[in-house]
Amino acid sequence: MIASVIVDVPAKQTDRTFDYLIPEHLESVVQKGMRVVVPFGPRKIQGFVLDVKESSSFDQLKKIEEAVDIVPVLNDELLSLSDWMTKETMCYRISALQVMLPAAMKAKYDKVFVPLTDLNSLPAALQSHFQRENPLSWKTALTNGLLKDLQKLVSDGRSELKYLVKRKGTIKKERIFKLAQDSEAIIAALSKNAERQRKVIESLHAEGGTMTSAALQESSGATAATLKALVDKGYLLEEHVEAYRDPFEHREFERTGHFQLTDDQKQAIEPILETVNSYRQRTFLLHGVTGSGKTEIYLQTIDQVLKQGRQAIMLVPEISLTPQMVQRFKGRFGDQVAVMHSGLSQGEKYDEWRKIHRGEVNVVVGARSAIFAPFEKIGVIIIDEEHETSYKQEDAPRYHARDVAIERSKRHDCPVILGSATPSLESFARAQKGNYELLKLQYRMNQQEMPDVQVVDMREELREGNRSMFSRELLAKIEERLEKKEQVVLFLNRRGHSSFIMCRDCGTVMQCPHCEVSLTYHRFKESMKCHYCGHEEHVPEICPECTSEHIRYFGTGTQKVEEELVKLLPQARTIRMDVDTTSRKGSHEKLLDAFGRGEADILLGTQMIAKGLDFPNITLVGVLSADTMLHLPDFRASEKTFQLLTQVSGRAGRHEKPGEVVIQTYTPEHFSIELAKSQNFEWFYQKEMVMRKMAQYPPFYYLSLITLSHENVNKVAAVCSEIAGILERNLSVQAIVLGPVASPIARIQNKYRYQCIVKYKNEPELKPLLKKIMDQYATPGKDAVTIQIDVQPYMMM
DNA sequence: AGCACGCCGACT
DNA sequence: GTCGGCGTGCTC
Repeated sequence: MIASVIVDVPAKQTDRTFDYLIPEHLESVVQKGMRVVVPFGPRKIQGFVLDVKESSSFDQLKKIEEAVDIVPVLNDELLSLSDWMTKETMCYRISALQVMLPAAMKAKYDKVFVPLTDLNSLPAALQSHFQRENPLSWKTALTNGLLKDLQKLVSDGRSELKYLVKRKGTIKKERIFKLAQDSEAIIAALSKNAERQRKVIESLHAEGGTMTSAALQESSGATAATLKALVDKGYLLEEHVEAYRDPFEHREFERTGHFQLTDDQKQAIEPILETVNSYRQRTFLLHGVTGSGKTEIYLQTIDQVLKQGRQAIMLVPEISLTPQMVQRFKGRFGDQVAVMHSGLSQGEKYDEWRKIHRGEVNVVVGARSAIFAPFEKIGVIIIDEEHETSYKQEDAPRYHARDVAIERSKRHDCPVILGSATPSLESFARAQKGNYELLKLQYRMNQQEMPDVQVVDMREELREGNRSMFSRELLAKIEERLEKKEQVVLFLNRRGHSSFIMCRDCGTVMQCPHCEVSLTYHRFKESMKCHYCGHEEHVPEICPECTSEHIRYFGTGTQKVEEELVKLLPQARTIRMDVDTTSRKGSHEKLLDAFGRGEADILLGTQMIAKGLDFPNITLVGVLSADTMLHLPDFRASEKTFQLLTQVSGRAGRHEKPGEVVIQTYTPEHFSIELAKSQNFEWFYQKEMVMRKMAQYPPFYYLSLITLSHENVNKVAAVCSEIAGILERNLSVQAIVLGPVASPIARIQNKYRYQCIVKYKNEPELKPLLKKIMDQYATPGKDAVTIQIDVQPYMMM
């Protein structure tokens, strides 16, 4: 039998299957969807079996080296989905396959030198190295300058270069102990003063005869030595079993039941349940204001799906995968839920994946990549906060989880629910056209009022001499809450201008020497860092341009706001949440918990606090500068601003106490700020659609972005205009080609970047044309420009 | 992506 | 005459 294998080499020339003989001892093992190790040229690499067949048109087949899996890791549906994704996003097949599995399952490679002769016959230098490390890794050989000598050994047959495929995903093993005999018999046999040992036996007996090593030691107070003594005497049996790393160990989830749905909710859930019950594909857009109870609709839909013996995928944006959200799902569905998000370690993610793969759970709650959960019978796919841009993967394969969800739902005959208080224009337009079915939740639960939103014009503040980043109004309201012992959330949108460093005399902004971006200030090291290439240097004492000593940090980082808060309101207890304070695992949760317990009055943070946060005592939300993202070079700037302001405002007054929101801005007249104030999505939608139509942007036009990069500016520019020419000539007159222009970030890691944007409505020839362009320009060569194509881009930097 | 093969310049 | 630079092409 012969296997068609996609090898682990993301390159144009290897983007096809290679055939391998299945050796006899693996005939009954190897199936499609499994990973195998195959010889490829002189090395050994991992690959995915796409097909098993009788014959091959190639007649010098090599044999599969070994099988990595004993059951397929990708089922037929996921294999065909990877094919779809390869075509849709124009990525390599291997990238599409790889992205479906947790990172821990990606192979690692190593090369080692194995001596084939007596070590004593080797030169002294090599001898000593081999004595320290045998086999000797390529890496140590390289760092110690031994490569030349070793390669000589290889060529005269005294050593061999071996290629290894290593697995990262380790399965956690746990030691368990069992009673080997009846507990009373053992106790009788123990010597009278073996107090510890007797306790061990009693503990085990009380727990039914089997316990993990950790639990046994804890309950009996025994040490590993005691246990070993008992094993040696034959009273205990020691075994190793597979175990899961449990990220929620030691946490109790209170089980909760259904809530009674409001009339509004009942009306919305009915068509969804009808679709679930009739096993049909349909996409719903659930548009519900913040606090209208979308989650309860998700939960009851999932419940119905589980009753049918099917499974559910629920996607939430990375940043809102909060403990509160997990709590709600674990509370309702208990250990039927797997959770997948970036806060987990590689091993933990692997364990969660295995639970799904083995069918031990029926619900997965996770970020973008959870859309590839290896379920067999999906009954519903839910995408919460549908408008979030984190559902689009920014590197290859550049897929959008929403598109993948719809594609999977077609293969499973099940509904997709897209939920949001502020749907993306694309989705809402599709709902208007009838491609999606629009469901509305117009009322907040418990008849809460929408929070009262005030917009403060910061220009006015400045004119009246207030140079602080807090308007007098906001400050007064914060003080009021402090008095009443209520809580405040302050939101700072730092994107756009993070804290850059500038000379106040000549205006020079410190820039990365390799990238066309300004460096950001990191206080703990007194250093400046580049976001894009990682370049780091000390903050200069004097300006490199004019030697002035007046160097200042600009932009309002959360740290700066915190410092000002301390000055203005020394009595307030503040928790700051940003990348600096939440980078450690679990710290996000700890900070939120602390705030929930009322250990602080003010929660100050960036993006990450915009969502999910739901504490009863929050009665004031302040947005310090609403317009920082409004001026980004992005046609979605207004949409993002509106969404963000609406989301943030929704954090206030979700419970009995009424909420208030203060939005500070320098452009109060901008419609996305005005309409966020009244939380009027539909008006915003109408207005923004007019703008998009005029500017010929989505949802009226589709976009494709082609980005080229190379060290030589002239060369990128030339190739880019060549490509623009090809596009112009081959597309219909309705298509619009923008560019070539320099990318908004014109240089990254010393490579200049140019781009072209194609706007189009119906261009069946575009995909094949882009594919051709890819093939032509992705041809490797010393001086080749790098080409990148993003179909339906979200980031155009 | 690696890696081998092969063709030209700078040395023993 | 050989060593080694990197451009070219192949990997079942």
